[in-house]
Amino acid sequence: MANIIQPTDAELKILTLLWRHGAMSVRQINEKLNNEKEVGYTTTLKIMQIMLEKGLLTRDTELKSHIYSANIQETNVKNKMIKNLVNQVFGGSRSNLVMQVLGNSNASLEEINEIKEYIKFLESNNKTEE
Amino acid sequence: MANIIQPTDAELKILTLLWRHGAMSVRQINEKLNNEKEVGYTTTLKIMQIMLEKGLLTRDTELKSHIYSANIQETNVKNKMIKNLVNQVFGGSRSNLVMQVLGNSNASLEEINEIKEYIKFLESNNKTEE
DNA sequence: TCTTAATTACGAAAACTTTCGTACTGCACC
DNA sequence: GGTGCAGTACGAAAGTTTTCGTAATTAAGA
Repeated sequence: MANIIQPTDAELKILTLLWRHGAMSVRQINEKLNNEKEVGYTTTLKIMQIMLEKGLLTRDTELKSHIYSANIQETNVKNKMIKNLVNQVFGGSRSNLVMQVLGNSNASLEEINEIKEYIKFLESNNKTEE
Repeated sequence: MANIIQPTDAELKILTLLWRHGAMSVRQINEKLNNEKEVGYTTTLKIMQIMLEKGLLTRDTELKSHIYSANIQETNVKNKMIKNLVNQVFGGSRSNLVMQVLGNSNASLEEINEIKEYIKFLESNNKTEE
């Protein structure tokens, strides 16, 4: 299994857009980024070129305007980030993280119910697999 | 409520040691850091001086060797980090984060049970409060 | 008091990320 | 073919964090 690189903040924003909306040109990415905060076009271009070098993106250079795609799985990156957080401040315990999340900032009933449902689902799956 | 600063990686490691073991000198912190990865003594000192400036630490200068303490609550920092992660990659949904945590890397039965217990506890508390 | 050892203070280099200016390229249109 | 426009390539500046060298300070012991 390839070692997942932890993307930088700027990289993560770009990856998120590509995961959500699919392949895009630098221009398109830049426009979406600018909805949140103004960023120069060449800044976005540069970051994406670096990401290409690192293997985080691939691109199609058929057209004049190159089309970039994420080359790293959303799930893998998220898991890596969770793992880092858990190791950094929850002593490696995932349930500690979960309890901290649920414990404060008044988790809503809806959220709790959603999680309960999900646990039920997990449990029914486990039974059949083991 | 004061705005919690997101500590840098190096700062977080130091805070974690202080939370876990209580007040310590730079020398002691540095030794513990070196269990993981070699870091120069003055590097640790410098980081801790910066943290003092930022208000992340306090110190007692009675003795020649100053004794530092965390000046920021563990819970607050953790919550801030969770909030950042949720906003960055889980579209602001805490339950998405939780489900991702539970969903992979084979959450153990123990972990799941622990979380179920905790949810029960939360629910019994909510009922009395609302 | 002098020397030594441990510590603190501080500036600056190194490393990493983000930002942007400028030059270059290719293409469409006149 | 020349001009303008949109895009890419690339180096370097700016910003941030981490690292460390060196000087100043303090305390203890000879």
